[in-house]
Amino acid sequence: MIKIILKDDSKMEVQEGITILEVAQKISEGLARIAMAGIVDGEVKDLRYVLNNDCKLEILTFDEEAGKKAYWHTTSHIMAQAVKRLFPDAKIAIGPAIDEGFYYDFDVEKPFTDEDKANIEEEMKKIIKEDLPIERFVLSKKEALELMKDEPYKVELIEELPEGEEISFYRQGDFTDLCAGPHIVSTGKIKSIKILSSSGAYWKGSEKNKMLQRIYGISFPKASLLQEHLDLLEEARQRDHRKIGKEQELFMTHELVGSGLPMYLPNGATIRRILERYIADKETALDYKHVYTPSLANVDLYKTSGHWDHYKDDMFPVMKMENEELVLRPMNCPHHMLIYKNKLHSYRDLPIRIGELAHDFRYESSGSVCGLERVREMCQNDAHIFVTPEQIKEVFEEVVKLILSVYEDFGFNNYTFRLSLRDKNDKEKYFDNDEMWDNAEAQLREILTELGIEYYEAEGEAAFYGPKLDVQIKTAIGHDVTISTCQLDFLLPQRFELEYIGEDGKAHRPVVIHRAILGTFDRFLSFLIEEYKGAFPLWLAPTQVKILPITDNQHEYAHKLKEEFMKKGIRVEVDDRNEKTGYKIREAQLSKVPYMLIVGAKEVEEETVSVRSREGGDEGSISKKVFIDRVIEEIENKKLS
RNA sequence: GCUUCCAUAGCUCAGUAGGUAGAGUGCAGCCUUGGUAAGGCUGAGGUCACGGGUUCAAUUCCCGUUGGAAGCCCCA
Repeated sequence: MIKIILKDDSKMEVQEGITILEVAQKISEGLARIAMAGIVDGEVKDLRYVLNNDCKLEILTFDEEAGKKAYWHTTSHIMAQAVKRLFPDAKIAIGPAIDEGFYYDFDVEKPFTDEDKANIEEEMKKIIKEDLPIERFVLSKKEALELMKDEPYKVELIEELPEGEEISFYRQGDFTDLCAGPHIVSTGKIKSIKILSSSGAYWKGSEKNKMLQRIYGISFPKASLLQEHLDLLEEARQRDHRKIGKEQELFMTHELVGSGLPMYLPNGATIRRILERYIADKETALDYKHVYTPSLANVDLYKTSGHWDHYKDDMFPVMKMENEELVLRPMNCPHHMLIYKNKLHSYRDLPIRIGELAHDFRYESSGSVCGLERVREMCQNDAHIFVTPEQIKEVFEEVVKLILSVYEDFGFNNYTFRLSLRDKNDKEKYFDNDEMWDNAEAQLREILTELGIEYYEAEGEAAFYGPKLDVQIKTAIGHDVTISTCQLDFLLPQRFELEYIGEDGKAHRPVVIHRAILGTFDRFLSFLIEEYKGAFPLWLAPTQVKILPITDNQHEYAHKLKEEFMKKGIRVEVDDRNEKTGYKIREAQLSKVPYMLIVGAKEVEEETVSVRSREGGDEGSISKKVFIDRVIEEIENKKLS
């Protein structure tokens, strides 16, 4: 027998195994704030979670977003309840469900220790065992303020709510929380919980506010699901680019060089060079013209561009020289504006595509630098495209297609398009000209719709000069970061008084499209490492072929092969150490070399190689020519493994 | 930058309740010449991140600096 709690807090009972339609009927009659159900073969097996506040029928499983959120949100209340029991002086702030789990923020005297967290987890388990029913009730604003008078953060939240509306609360035993819901029926429905971590977090996400203590946790209806989740987290840690970067000698850092300043080792540098050539060639084929511009610039350049006002906190401090002030550039847009301005352009010349692999410097806060993902000196795959207003659409489309074709070459699937818009209320951060912004944003939406690209919108993520289309990915450790970006800019052409001569013989102002396909080579490599888990496809692998002679007698042959391969542009190494073949194979396999060539007396005799591939294992002996042709063909086609 | 935590051999980590340290792996030498995921022996390697303080004595306790981790803030 399963109880369903109705909106008036009465309960109805249904038999396990009734059909969805029957449940729907009962619910619609009773206007329940229902329900989450386990459904097997069309029959309701377990109505586990009360969900909906506004009387709509929804039958969900834990796999569905809303069900998870309700489950985790309820667990966050249990955590708050546990904290209040153990730390009666703690003030509670907010405790939402997030993409993976939940957190709750507390204002406490001292940050939580590991021991505290263990105790909280134990107390949570007790609360679950108590199987407290969760009840919803509503109050007027006045009553709500009275009820929460000892919780200053709740008072602040209640005061922000509109006058005259009912304010909902949820109560479970000795704990009541201001909450819009939804929640599940009782604490006993939570099965497996785990406190994951804790850290400081600013109240309302503003560094101007007090730092509270946030505890993250997660819960599942089955212990095996929790274990699966923890295994996934562990798997993600295994492909962290910082870990693989060290193991495969891709890059290193040194405290004498400084934080956020990685050094590329030969293996990482090889991959980076391939990426540079790859994208530059692709751009050249689209009529991009590449330039070199200096990393140091007079600070007046950025005052002219407007960057100085919006960006100076993120720049390294000014270097005062004899009678000029120099800065390390945080971006190279202004340089490209000046290159455009170097001569007079006709509308016939447009679009003009100026590209550069440009080193830029940003003073990232010490807490946010991360391997190759966030660095203080980066190399951008940057370009600025100067277009007439009429060309915006076609050029934007060209850029989006380039992005998609590049992603196809790399075999990427897990990315999303984000339309990054300004925060209309933030006149500080964004260039203040509503008409320009509205126009640019409308144009971008139109283009995206026309291209049939799925995207989501994010306010407050634009550049100071205009809206952008960003490609977002999730890193191994869950950071949401931008890889590619394409931005529409009406401001810099104005700042630099850019012009072209139109068909009418008069001067017109071009529009600038900023774009970075690989974003920065640094972040892109960090993404590649995690995407491939260190097993780079052949065309990117630092060592493509490793030759493993079985005994000393094959060293000469092995080295001759190496030379031959090198002449063909294949990246090859010989492992001529005094070790057994099995040992060498194991090591080469663990270092993710795409091809191993085992050569013994037989191969020397027959001028063949015994091929072992990373994915396929032992493939037997073939002539060296056949192997070389195959490798070259796979490199040229950028074969993905 | 903020909150918390961390720093021991090239790497991954033990350890010292305050008396200057160990394993595995890697590296070097020797034996072994072995056919598709770890052969054996021997050896070298550490100012226990750096700078102060407390102490008879600090790698260990305290403070600071640098670097690192998680999250917050911020961003390619």
